[in-house]
Amino acid sequence: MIKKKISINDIARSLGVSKTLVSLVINNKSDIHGISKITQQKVWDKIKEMNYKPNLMARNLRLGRSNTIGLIVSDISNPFYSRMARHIEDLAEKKGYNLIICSTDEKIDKEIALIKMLKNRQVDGLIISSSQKNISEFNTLLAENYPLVLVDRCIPKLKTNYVTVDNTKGAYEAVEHLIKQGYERIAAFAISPVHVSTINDRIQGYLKALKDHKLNYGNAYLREIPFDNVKAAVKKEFKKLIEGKNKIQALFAINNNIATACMEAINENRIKVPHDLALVCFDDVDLFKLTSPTITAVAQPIDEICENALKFLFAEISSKGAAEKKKITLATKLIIRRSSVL
Amino acid sequence: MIKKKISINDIARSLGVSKTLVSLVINNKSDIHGISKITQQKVWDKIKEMNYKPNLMARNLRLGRSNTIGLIVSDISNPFYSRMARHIEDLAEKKGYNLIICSTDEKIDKEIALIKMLKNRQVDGLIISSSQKNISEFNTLLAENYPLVLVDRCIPKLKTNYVTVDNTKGAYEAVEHLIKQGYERIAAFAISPVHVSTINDRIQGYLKALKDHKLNYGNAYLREIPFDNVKAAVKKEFKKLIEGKNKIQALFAINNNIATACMEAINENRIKVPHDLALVCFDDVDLFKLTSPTITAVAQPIDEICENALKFLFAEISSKGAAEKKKITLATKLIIRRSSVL
DNA sequence: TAATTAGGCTAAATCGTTTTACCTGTTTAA
DNA sequence: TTAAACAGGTAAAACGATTTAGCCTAATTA
Repeated sequence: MIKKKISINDIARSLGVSKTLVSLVINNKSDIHGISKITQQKVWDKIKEMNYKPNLMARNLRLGRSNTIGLIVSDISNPFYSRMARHIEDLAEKKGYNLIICSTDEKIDKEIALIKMLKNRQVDGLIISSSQKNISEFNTLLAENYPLVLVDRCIPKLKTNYVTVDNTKGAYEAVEHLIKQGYERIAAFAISPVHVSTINDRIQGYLKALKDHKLNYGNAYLREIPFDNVKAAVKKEFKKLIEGKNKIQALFAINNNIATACMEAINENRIKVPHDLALVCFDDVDLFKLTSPTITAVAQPIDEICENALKFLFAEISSKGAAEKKKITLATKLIIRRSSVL
Repeated sequence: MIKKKISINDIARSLGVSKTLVSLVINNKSDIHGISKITQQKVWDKIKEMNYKPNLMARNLRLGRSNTIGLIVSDISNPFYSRMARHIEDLAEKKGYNLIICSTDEKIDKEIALIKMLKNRQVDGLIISSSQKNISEFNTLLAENYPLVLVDRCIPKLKTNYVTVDNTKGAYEAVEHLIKQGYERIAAFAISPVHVSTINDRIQGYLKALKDHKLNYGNAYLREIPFDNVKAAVKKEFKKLIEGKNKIQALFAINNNIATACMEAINENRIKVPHDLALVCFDDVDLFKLTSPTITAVAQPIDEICENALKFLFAEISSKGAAEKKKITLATKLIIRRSSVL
């Protein structure tokens, strides 16, 4: 239990003035309203003396805002998202906003429940990396002009603000890099749910790179790994793919989690990288510099993603009525680590 | 800008009843107050029909709570803390609480500012991994009976709830492990600020292990790395330590960030692990399974830390008046990776 | 001298809830 | 027959701020 805090009324009473006056002073509106300098000073002194802090819940109720931003991702402990969260936190803090972070585990129902919950909490805006394919919940948000920015993942047909990277191109470049080193049978480990735009785009990039370079096996080496069972599933599929006469020569991991699982599989099967198998992945993680096997990775510009996302979000928050929707697609960068490919 | 939402008044008006009644129904107090089943059903129907959601800011203002927990750590993008955050998020959600996560960058002023901010926001409790040595801010919290649990790091002389691991013992075991493998000149890279209990305890564990095993060079090989410049500082010190006739044979990294920097330094200097140098560290990170050099690590029971922290915190939140302060120290586990030590 | 203006301040409404205390009929018990 | 009990509700205060509209006095202007 918490002790009773002092309120604006206590300040007003103890100075023998109205709380209107105190409020005006606090909000730097006293000059406009012609409160004398002397009184202003008295108020500030008393505030300091009594160590008064405005109750933000009360203020926000009145003002209809919360100075809070909701961030919804699939898993905050994924390094990609935790780095994002950190940067968003820093940028938001500069404007006096805090962050409520929520993880969905790719569960659509949970995502919808979280969106509703954050709306009830009156968060002033949402930044979401959505697992959704159904857009009805988002259409509700849009109809309400609720400030919203989708990051990382796009939802086709949904007209809102987007900050993404060129996943198709990033994947294309990674796979093309493998092909140019002479690898031919290149497998890809995607992750379910596949309808997620980033995953799908990366798959398309992979397939296009194969096709453009006359590797005509289509999706014969494409595997889909369930989100909630990455390690086991990767290991099982991996084992199958490295056997037989059509065994694979290279592997494209569609995100950092899959990549980690692939590396474990490689080590457990005592595969030599890059001699027996080459490895590239989407997402770069600091520690990928140090892994064995090493891994060539598609790095995403996390800082830029966050900066744009907040720029878009604050534009929405401060605009009355429907704001123009913005979209930016940032470039990825292929980080080539020599020993991961021949 | 956001459309006006419908309120409890709208429901009441459109049913021709008082908002008291609606409120009672919503909060499942209608039976106690003898509201007829028929009326209850009418209220629920109307709520559904109008898609009414209570405004949580208003409710919380009235109730003097926020259903929010503040989590303060040095850096949420550190995998140790992001895993903690994720687990706390899950546990808190089950009780209807959300998490506001804040990073301090080890800056004491920032930490104090964040505590104050979270209090103003009326968060119902705080979980802090504190960089503080000054306890005055915390004494204020205690005096107010503000629900508080310190995790990870202790603050000597501060009587509050703690959930920590046995850092001294963890470090001792790691260093002893090195010694038993025959290493003698073992350096340690600590991180500033050193007054932080975890760091200090680990240093003590390191020193004690040396002493207990008759390695009498004291802190000659102990280095302190500034928090905000880990990589460069580690590399610089590392270079010095691996030269000359007293060059070190093993290295104890005091946390995962330092460990990562050490591995980079090792690779850049083409040091062979464990032949030229052995490496152990405090904190285990998933990817440490895969790094080259490999690293033997002291793993912390993150899930258990979180579970205890929330148990303590909710006990405080639900207790009226001063609650008994609790403390638990969990055991660490040394994860031995064979090739990191001889 | 009367009217206007300006300076300095305040009362009360409002945001959307919860909760306390009370109201009005009807039924039951004595 | 009357008081008590009960069923089914409501009005209004409270939470702690912001903001609108105006009040009062003294000074300035015509």
